[in-house]
Amino acid sequence: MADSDREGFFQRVYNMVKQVPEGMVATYGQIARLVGSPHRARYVGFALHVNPEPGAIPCHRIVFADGRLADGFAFGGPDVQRHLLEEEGVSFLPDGRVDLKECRWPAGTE
DNA sequence: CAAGTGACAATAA
DNA sequence: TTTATTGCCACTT
Repeated sequence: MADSDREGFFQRVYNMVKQVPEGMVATYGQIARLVGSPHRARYVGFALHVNPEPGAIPCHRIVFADGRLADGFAFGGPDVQRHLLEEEGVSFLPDGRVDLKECRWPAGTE
């Protein structure tokens, strides 16, 4: 496994996203920060865009820093993504945003 | 080798 | 408050 993270920044992002439990969401910036650099947020999303392991990589659990869903992609529409998150138990605000204050995965200590 | 690109984030107006 | 612009850094061509 140590060899796996040598594949690149992408593999590292995938590894993080896979660790996100159901019913929780992580932000691009948060993932970027966890992998070691807070400024690679753009590339975090790009990693999911490649999505080499569909099903194993819950892209729908990754949202904007505001809790907003991806506006231009969202594998079918933010509408679908919201549905998937609700299915997992993620809370949503009336604004259409994820309840980051409750469902944010890197909950403080991590 | 150099330039371009990209599911964002933060700051300015 | 929302919209526009800039910066960021790995990866592609």
